[in-house]
Amino acid sequence: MNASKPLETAANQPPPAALVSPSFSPLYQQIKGLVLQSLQAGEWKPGDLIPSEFELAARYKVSQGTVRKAIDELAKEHLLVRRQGKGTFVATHAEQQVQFRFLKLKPDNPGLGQQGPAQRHIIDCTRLRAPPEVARILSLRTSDFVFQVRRVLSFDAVPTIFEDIWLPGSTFKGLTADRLSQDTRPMYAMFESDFGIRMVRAQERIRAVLPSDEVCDFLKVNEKTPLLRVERMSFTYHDSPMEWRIGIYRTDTRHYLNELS
Amino acid sequence: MNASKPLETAANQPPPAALVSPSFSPLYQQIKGLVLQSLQAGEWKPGDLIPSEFELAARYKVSQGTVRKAIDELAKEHLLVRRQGKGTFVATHAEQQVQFRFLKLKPDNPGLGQQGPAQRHIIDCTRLRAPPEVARILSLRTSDFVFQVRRVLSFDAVPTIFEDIWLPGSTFKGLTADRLSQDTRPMYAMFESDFGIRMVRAQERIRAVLPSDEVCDFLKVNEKTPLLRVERMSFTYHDSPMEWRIGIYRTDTRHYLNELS
DNA sequence: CAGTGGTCTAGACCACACT
DNA sequence: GTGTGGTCTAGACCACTGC
Repeated sequence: MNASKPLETAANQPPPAALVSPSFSPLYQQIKGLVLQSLQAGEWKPGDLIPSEFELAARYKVSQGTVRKAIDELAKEHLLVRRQGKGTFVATHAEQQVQFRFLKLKPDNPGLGQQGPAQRHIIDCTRLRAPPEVARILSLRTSDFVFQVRRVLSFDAVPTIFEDIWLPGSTFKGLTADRLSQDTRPMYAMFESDFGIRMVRAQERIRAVLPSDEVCDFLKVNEKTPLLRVERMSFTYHDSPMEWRIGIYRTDTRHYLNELS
Repeated sequence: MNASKPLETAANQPPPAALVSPSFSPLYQQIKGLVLQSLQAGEWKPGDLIPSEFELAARYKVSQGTVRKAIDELAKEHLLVRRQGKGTFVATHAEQQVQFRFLKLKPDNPGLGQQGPAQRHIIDCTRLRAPPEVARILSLRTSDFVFQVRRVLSFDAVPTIFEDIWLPGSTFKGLTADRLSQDTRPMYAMFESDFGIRMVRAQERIRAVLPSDEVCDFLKVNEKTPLLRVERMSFTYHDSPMEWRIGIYRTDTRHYLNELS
């Protein structure tokens, strides 16, 4: 069986006509797409148990092995989490295990100051029309509203990270400084439960900079202290840009750790 | 069949006795280990075609699917490269495609200054006894010799990266500044062909720093220019540390790019 | 055309978690 | 024990490469 087989799904989706010869899409990729659709549509929410491999195989009229390969890929992309004996779950940023998946700043000496939860201080949360640069980056119009959140993260009471975060106003309706301050969970965990937005992938561009006066103040450093400027684009399902974030990191007792393979 | 089945290999390796119950190693992991051994032993060298999946299945007395899964993992770790219709090859740093796999500094504007081959200038290449820190990091004794290579990389004639590289003397016997200068290939490609060392994995720790006088001179920047300090540990097969490298990067027209997933 | 990797299936059995 | 994911097998067929 190949791509020319009409995939009779629960939703009875006709296959794209152009799949026959020039572009060829393996069955498991098509299954992967369907599972992704269900994830995006919220049929299964972060933390949920999804149907077993055999159930999905029956639903999509393919063998269990094919479903397995689709789920394998989604698990490697951290969209799903497999647990032997229990089932397969929708990944979430709320788990202790993956709490800081996107935060690569690690203590130089892991023995002492723990990677424990940082203290968070929200500076402000403003709703405004998207500045041109923000609009371009988030694929919005300049007439659209956005939220700008600024905050400081401290480790062991040392202010270490200043962040300037931009979010689309339409999907984060109702976001306020109060809500951000009072919620004790990681920010991305709140995004999942309160706004149905799950950050799936991100890209960081890093440079060395000197601090602005404002940053000097927030991080308690002088204007000659070199700092890391980490610009992060975060994406949700289907590579939709959902967040733009500028982080300014102190690196005197911590460093940005990256694994190359 | 499980881990208790003695794996009768070409080399007739007895299985570790402790594999029976407490630790359980799937067959394909054992196959992966055997293939890795062959890679490390140099039975197949970088660029070589390795035996087909069916041949390996016959050699190791397992099914093709099991070999396939082992090779799948090695391919995902970039140790092997699969080419449909041709076969599976030992990965190499000499290919155009993966030339700069470990260099994450990208131009801000990819349209103009190409990611083309950087101009390289070797400052010096010295053989000396390992300083304590270097010895510790490379798992050597302070009585062991090491090579220290210093060089500058320029893009479009702009000096951009200063590197201070430390290598174990015993495995890089005969390394000289001349050889490094005259070889036009990437450094890691030369390591493969001339010293049989393939860098497989690396880890980078990044901070922001101000330049030393020496670096000011090499990179033509003033002492107030913030720079990226990228400390890289490179490993060969079986996670043996093989290189310690301090890179100082200018980030005024380029940035360090990192994908998070 | 033959040979290689890539996909898909069906069925068996193992390891793990829960009840 | 039952149900889940995890491993392994054997065989079929497809897609790509090069002779």
